[in-house]
Amino acid sequence: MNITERYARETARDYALRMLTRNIASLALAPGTMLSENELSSALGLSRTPIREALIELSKTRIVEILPQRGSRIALIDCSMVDESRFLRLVLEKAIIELACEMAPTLDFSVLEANVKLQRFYLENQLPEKLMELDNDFHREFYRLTNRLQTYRLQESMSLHFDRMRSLSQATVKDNKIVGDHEAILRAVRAGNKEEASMLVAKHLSRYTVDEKAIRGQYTHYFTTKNG
Amino acid sequence: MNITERYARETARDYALRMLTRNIASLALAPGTMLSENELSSALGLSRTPIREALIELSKTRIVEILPQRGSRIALIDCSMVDESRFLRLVLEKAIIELACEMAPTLDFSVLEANVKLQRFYLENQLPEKLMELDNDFHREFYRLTNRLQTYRLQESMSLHFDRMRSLSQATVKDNKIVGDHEAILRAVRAGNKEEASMLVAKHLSRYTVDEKAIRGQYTHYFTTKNG
DNA sequence: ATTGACGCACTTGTATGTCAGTGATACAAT
DNA sequence: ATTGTATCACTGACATACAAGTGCGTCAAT
Repeated sequence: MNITERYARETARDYALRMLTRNIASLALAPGTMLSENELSSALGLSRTPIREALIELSKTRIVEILPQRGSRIALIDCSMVDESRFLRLVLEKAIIELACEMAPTLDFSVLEANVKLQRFYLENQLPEKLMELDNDFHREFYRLTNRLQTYRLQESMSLHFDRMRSLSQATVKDNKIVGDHEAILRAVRAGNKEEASMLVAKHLSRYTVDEKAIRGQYTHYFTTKNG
Repeated sequence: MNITERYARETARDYALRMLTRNIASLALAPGTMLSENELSSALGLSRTPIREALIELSKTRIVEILPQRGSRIALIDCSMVDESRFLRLVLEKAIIELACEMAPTLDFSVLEANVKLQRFYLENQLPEKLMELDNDFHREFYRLTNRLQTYRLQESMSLHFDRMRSLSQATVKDNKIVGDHEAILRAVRAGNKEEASMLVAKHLSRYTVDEKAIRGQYTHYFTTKNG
């Protein structure tokens, strides 16, 4: 498990959650790994209380399983959960984009304009980690503009399921297409063109698709056997 | 605050959550009410730990505000949150129904068939609380059939915001129309008629609309002043 | 070799203790 | 009257202590 420093004024719970989330997404905590509140406590230098609260939160989205009196573990990858997180993202993102189209005349797109300009810059200057951050910011900004940040958080809470698949696939998305997508989406929304924007979002998100079958064949032990 | 018995084998945390949720929805815990882990502990006969965990969960959806070192309180009604919970439900329910239409040939509708029959029965025999339960079951069943139960839980977690508005409006929905809606929706889904089903769902959910302006005027002190 | 009782080491669930931050209040200084 | 300040009661954040359930290994009985 990969542990970094706690931020200033970060609560113990947030810190625990941040560490767990990162390590689950990167697979440093592999699917199926047994955890224990005690182990994690000493590993992170906290007491059981904030660890426990973080685990409870992660168990809400079924990325962690808490087995009473037996232990906790990183859930095996459940393809139906991966599907569901992708479904949730696609459905919500389309709805938000369409809403943004309707509200376009009243919205301030300056943050988004600046964002895509920076994306273009970091694309040309090859800073993929910065680019990924801007990618996330870009999408979240639409939720913010349409006053649907809570919806964003719910969607985000399920994203770990898909993130793990991405980590396994070592997918190197064609970043140049990503930035182009973003620019096109922003243009369509500004123009209030619902159908176009919605279609572009669907196309954009489809770029993140991974070859589930292949991955599943290669990492059988990371997957649940129940359902597909 | 209205307190009932703890179920057998119900964990302290689930019990606390159940009591809090019910009392928030019914407004027995009015918007703006200050809580404290200590008070709730003695009121429910539990220690602070499970209370705290329940409050943390409720704070995730912003129905409870935890103010560090100051106290917790039932959030005032925030119209933007009410909007968002309604938005979330409409968007997701439409997507689920459309998905169900696509999957219709492979689905087993027997549970839904039995459900609507019972609804008709309880409608004629005037048992509104039974009817409400069946109403919830009806909608959840579509999530279950399409393998999207996690999505249902996320949507449900936001529903308290809208539930409080309904409690304030003392809305007596025309139950006969509700049951008719359900029957029509089920028919459309079985026929795989996406557009029809989607439209019916939208119409159905619109029946639960409340007169926000009027309620807000009558219960000013229950509402936040920030944004509308 | 098989089976079943039992203890032990470990887990999470719950209870309680400790601490630092907050804001209301009383009161002194002006 | 106003303002600065010290105090104090209370809070949630976090740490620790205790309880109770689980399952595995041991080992005796057969």
